[in-house]
Amino acid sequence: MKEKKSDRRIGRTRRLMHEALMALIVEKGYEAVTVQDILDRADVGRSTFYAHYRDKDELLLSSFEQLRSLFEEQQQAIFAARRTGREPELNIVLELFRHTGEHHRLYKAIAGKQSGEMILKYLHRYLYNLLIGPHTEMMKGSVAPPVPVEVTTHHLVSSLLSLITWWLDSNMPFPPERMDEIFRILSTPTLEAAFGRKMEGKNTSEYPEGSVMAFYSRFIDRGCCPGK
Amino acid sequence: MKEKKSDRRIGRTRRLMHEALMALIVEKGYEAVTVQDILDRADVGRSTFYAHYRDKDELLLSSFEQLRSLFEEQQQAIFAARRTGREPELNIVLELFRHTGEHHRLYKAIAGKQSGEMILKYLHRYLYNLLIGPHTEMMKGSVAPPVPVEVTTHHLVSSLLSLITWWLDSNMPFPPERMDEIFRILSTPTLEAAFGRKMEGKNTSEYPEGSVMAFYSRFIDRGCCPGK
DNA sequence: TTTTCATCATACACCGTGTTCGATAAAAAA
DNA sequence: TTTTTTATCGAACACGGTGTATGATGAAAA
Repeated sequence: MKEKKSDRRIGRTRRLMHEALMALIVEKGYEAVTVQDILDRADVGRSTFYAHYRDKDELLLSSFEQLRSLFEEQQQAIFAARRTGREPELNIVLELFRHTGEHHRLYKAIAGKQSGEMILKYLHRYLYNLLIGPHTEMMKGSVAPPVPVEVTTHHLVSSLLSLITWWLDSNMPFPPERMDEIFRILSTPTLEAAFGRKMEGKNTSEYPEGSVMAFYSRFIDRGCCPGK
Repeated sequence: MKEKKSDRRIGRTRRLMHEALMALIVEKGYEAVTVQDILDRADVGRSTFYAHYRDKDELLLSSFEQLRSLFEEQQQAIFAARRTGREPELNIVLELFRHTGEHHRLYKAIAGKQSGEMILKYLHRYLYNLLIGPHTEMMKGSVAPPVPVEVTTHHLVSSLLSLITWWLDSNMPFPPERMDEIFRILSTPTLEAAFGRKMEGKNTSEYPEGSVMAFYSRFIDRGCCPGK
């Protein structure tokens, strides 16, 4: 564990530039924001900007990375608590909506309609890679799946992202719990159909409201921890 | 009917610029293409370009509009033939995949990963507005739909577009018929769930493979013709 | 043939980008 | 505290793309 306590000015400057970028995205959309705008808004010298980031994209990416690692830390903590005590079952989708809602100002700038497609493509790739493995594993049972795994995974990720962006752009008219429910209503039957109705019935033969999420909860256990 | 036969040079120049743009999108992606690139590739004077289009976006839009009106004409023709003789049932999704496949070079440039998000947003809005009415109509039956109409429609359009772009970006590994089948497998159960399983059973109580499409076929009848 | 007008080349002002460099001052180290 | 380090500043710069204006040219239409 390395504690890197560097110059206070660095954090201050970066914070100013991040805040400026977010405000500007909300105002005029990511594409329309120029580095010059950020400089003026943050009241930072031109050379200072390029001392920290190569360009606009890298600044936005770094904002997103902060959020992502924050989310992963939280999931890590929840998972750890679940190991010891008996916490409620982990619901990754619900947690995602909660996390998005908690930082909705930032996410609205980063992933809303106003933002560029860059982050969304990045997110799509991220989630796709997270899910393609487990999905393939689940496919093992059926010899001739009705729909190829890649298509199903791509479809599922697109659905989730489209729901999240819709939620943000509509100023979150429903609580995260309702969004999680909507996602389940829309996706569970699709998953069952795509996997040839061979969804692993680990404890129940029917598919009660927790079944899909139970799968994703198990996936998080495997996919999240060995990495660290 | 006005036959506007204007200067032959106009069509020639426009065609050159369109071809140049398409080729360049395939090569380096829409965002990276500059007006200067188009000028060089098409071997057209700078002022000539601006005499036809305001900017890069307008050129791309006009390409897309050509394709869209071509598609609508074809649907119009099919519908007319269906009125008189007994043609097979109209399947708008299948037709869409066929049309996309027939002009896959153009669509790959326009709607593939290489392209900007502009056209996709445009398409999304177009399809959403096409579907939101009929969906609302279908909702009439259920007092408390499990999922709001706007969300369902948004979700369905996102699914279709994500399938189409996946198909294009993957170099169309399946024929349109298979893609239509995949779309049906993925979407039919979702629609049934979203509409509270009150899908209009007009002639059958079960929902055979044609049921969703039967609905969209009826929708096309109403939505496409009164406009002209 | 005459007229029309699409095209062309050139020139231009404007703006955003990304880099360089020496001076300044704030923070960290001594 | 003094000294050292270094993040920041501001100005200048070259580069490239944008969109406009203009007069000449020549191809198409009348």
